[in-house]
Amino acid sequence: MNTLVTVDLQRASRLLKLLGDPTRLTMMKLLKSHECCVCEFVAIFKMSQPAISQHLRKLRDIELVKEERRGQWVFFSINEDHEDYPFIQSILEQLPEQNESIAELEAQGLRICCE
Amino acid sequence: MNTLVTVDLQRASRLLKLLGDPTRLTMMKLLKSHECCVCEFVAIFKMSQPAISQHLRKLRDIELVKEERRGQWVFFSINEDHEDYPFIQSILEQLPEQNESIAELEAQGLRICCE
DNA sequence: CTAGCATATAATGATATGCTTATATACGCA
DNA sequence: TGCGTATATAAGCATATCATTATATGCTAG
Repeated sequence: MNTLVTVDLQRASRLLKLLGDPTRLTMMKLLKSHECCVCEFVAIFKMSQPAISQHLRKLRDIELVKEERRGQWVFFSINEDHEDYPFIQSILEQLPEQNESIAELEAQGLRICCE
Repeated sequence: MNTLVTVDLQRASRLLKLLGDPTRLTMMKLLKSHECCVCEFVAIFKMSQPAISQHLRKLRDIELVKEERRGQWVFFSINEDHEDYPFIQSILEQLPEQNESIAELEAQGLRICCE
C-alpha cells in the first residue's frame, strides 16, 4: 500500500501502448526537459515531417503534450496537468537522458529559438 | 538524478509495448501477487484458451514471466530476476489491485491448487 | 498579394497485432 | 493402452499501426 493514487488499468494500457513506440517514448523523454518544435524532431529522428506530425498528434490526442504556436513554429511541451502525469513521469524518470540529441541539434545550428 | 539505473530506450519501448495491452497488463498485475495457471486466466478474461496462451507466450519470450509445469497444469509467475524488473515493478505498483478477479475465481471454485 | 517555410491532413501500402478455429502435444488416470 | 483435461502451436482473417507521398493550411517577409 505504498502508492496513494492508482491508474485505471484500461487507461494505463492505453498510455503504455502510446509510450510503447521508440519514437514517441524518446519524444516524451526529450520533452520532459526541453520544449521542442516539429522541425527539431524531424532533424533528430531523421524521419519525414508527416511521420513526426502524426506521432505528435497521438500524444496530443490523449493530452500527454501541449502545443503552442509561436510565429511559424509549433512548440510542444509536456502537459504536467495530465491526470496521469505522475504515472508518466515515473516511467520517464527511469530512461536515460537524451541530451546528446539536443546538443547535436545545437551543433548543427538547427535548434530553434524564437522571440 | 534520483534513479541509479536507467533502461535503454529501445528496450523500454519494447517492454511498454507489451504492457500496452489490457489483457497482458492485467495478467502482469495479477501475477505480481498470485501465481496463476492458464485455465485460471481463461476463466478470468473470458477469452479463448489459445488467445490466453499467445499472450503468455509473448510475456515469456522476453522473460517477463516464468512458467513451471505442475502435473497437468502450467503455472506462470513473475520473473523477478529480469534485468528490467525494477522498471516493470514501478509500473505495476501504480495499478489497482485485481483481487476481485481472484476472489471471483475462488467463489466459482475455479482456483487451481495442486500439490 | 505572393513566395517560401513550417506544419497538418489525406490517401495509400506494408507489416504487425490479436483474435478465431483446427490440430498437436503432454500429462493423469482407469 | 486409451480417454479426458490442460496447454501449445499453426493457419487464417480482420483490424491497427506506422511509414510514405501528395496536398492543404497557416504564418512571415517582401
